[in-house]
Amino acid sequence: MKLLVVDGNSILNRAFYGIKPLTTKDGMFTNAIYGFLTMFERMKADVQPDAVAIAFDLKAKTFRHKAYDLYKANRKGMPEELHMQMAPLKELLTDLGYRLVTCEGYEADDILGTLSKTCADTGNTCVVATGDRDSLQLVNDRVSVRLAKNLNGTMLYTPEVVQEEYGVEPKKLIEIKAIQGDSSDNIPGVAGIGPKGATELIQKYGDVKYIYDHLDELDIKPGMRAKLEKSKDNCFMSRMLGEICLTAPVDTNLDSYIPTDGDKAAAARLMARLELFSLIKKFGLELSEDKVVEQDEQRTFKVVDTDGETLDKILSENNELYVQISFEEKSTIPSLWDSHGDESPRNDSGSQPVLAYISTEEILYKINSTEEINKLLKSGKKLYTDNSKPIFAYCDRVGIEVAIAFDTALAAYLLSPSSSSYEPERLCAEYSIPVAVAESGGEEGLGFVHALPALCKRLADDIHDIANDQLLYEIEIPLARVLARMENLGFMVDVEAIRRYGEQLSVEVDELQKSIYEDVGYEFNINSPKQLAKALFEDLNLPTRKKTKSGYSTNAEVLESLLPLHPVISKILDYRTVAKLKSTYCDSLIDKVAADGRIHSSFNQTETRTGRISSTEPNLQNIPVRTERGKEFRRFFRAKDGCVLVDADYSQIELRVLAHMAGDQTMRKAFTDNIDIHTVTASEVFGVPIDQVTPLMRSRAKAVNFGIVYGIGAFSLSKDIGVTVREAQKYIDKYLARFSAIDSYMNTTIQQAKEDGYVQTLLGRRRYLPELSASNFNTRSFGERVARNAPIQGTAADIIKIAMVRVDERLKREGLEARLILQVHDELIVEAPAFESMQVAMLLQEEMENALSLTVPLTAEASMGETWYEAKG
DNA sequence: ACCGTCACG
DNA sequence: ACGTACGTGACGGTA
Repeated sequence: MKLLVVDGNSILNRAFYGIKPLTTKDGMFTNAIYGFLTMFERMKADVQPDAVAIAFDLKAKTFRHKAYDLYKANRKGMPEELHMQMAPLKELLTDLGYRLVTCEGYEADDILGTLSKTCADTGNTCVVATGDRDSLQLVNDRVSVRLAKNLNGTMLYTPEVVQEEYGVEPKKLIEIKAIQGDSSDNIPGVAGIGPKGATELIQKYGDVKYIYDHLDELDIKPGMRAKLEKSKDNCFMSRMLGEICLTAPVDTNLDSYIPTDGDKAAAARLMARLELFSLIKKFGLELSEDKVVEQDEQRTFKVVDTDGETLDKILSENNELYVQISFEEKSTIPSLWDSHGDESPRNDSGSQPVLAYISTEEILYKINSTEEINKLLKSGKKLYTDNSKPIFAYCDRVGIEVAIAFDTALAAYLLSPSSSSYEPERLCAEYSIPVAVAESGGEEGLGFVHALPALCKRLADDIHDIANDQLLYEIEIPLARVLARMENLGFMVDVEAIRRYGEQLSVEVDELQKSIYEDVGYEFNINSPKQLAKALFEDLNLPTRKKTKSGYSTNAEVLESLLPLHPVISKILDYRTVAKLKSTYCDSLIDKVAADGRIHSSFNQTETRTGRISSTEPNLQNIPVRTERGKEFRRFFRAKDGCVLVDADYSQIELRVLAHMAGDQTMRKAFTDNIDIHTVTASEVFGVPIDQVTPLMRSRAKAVNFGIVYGIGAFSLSKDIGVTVREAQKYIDKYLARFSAIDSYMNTTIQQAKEDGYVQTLLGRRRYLPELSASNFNTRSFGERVARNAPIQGTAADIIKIAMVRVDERLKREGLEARLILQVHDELIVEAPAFESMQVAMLLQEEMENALSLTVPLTAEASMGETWYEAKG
């Protein structure tokens, strides 16, 4: 029989300190639980044990030695964020069918020792899972140790491995530690002798007792002998403290550790309450619909196929309907441009609705026909749904004016923008919505659809409680419609021109590649950071600059510093640029062109933690612009015949938002007077009049302004502008002195965030920051930077969203054909018939500038052209 | 699935 | 003493 013994406290500690903070919406920390179970599951898979024991310490006990308590007392106590995770973890492990072992007066270590010894004595084998090297002393022919390094890596220690690494057999590690000591455990050892000396002594003489018994006879240098003599008592005490007890009074009947069935449903329920949904999958559990919330009686509902008559009746009796609609997975019309014969990207012809449900108290109505679904959508009834964008998209395509009153995903996103999913399954579990089961059974997942009314009610209440009504009903839900229309419309591209450009780049890549091979002396994969690092730092002997987790960094910053040292460097930099342009912006973009000759990106509204939208498949928000060669791509994005692109972008929206929120007079005046903000900043920071600001001063001030928005640090600023850290710090200090309102605003914001647990935008959009209460310095610092940045970035996001909704409405109201086709965070692009272009440019600028009234003016500039290249400023 | 890299605001 | 600016998405390589 093979027993896996887990050092619960040690693994929990590893998990807690190794994983960034993770909390539920109401602030319960869960990172250690998540990490523990992830590591545990992996170890179990590796070890394949027949039985499992999980050992935990009991609190503050005395044993072994009177001095022991004193030593332990010096250790730092468990932080509250970790402590609060103990009980639920233990409950989970028990529910999963594992046996926990604790022992009055003994530590987890001793339980590991005792159980491993029992295994060895009875001819069984044992694997000890721990994060603590102390347990290595337990290793023998029948006992191995799996040392946890990180989330998914362990190192297996057998007697051979221990011998190899420490130069002694496992048992002797106790002797080494007795001399060497262990400051983290408050084990003194022999003062002045470290790991090297201790190992040498033990290799030579075997153990501590022998050394002291023969101290005078042994061939030991006088200095070391003196140290040994002086610390004799400490050494023997350390010997005792360091030896793991093998006789703790725990149940040594190995059969009793064979896992039981436990209560898997309870485990899944608890995981759901902890919002650890990925674990449910990882452990092969299911959130069965009837057990998401404990109930006294099983509630059920009927599923009824609906004919036209029933639907009419439902429509006539209800003004509000709770609906879920599914659409065809993909359109199967092949793209004109697709040479591989694959299916075309979605959106080109649009998917059809195939199935809809309407949820009422006792009945879930099922609608199978497109005609009936159309009738539902056209009814003008207020629809409450789980995902409005596809509905808006379909209705836009077929010309139905649909009324969406609620979207659970958008509501849940506002309540908790850091979640990874907003599926009804998750939300029901998270918000403790009771879920009934279909009477007929076998209809998986319908319980969550049936629960829509309760879920909507709960989310609406929560949204109201945090005063996010305006955000949800006036911004996000209307925006979903705008985004759906943008997706439907797409952006026209000149696919042949992209292809030609791609061929050009291809030639360039080949030439550079050849030349690099010649310089390096052999062929290798330049795209592989690993192989490139070998070529540069081993074979060409260039100096290394920075390390990454897996080797030496070869990023652009490093390469630029190596430029003067070797001619191949500039070729590699060029290669990188060109290869990137080709793979990301030629090949994949061509792939995404639909049959209508346009690219239909998807705009995700629940992805970012700040409130911005994101764009995928392809991402149209990162089309190159900063270099001329990259900017060329914007020539391929064009308006259709007879149309132009009208492009408008905000000027310095984030700094304007900051000036408003902080109420800084100097900065506000700069914007009111319409003076270049970076010049004003330079003038303040460098203490010179506006007209004496040099370009260098302005560019440095610009970097400082960026830094302020991001949560500045002197180190990064210095790197960015190439001055010493000291100099950079001087700029920051001067900035905060001259713009003192910004200084105090930032401090207040962080203070408030620590009290509330979240920051918010001008419109009340929240971001929760569990990082702020982390004990880890880096994590906490990150939380503080986010606290500075999120309200600014988020408010800017709110503003442009308002503008988008209004622009869309106004285009319609004024009967224009022009349509919004793209948003790039501070920029909007409209495709407009040429004759409408002036009117559209005016309207666009007006709506953007008036989206929100601040104490500083918002300015937007519009320009136009046939291509994106020409239309952008 | 994760990392390193690099494109954008 | 720490490690080093916010927010994204996509690619190619590696495990």
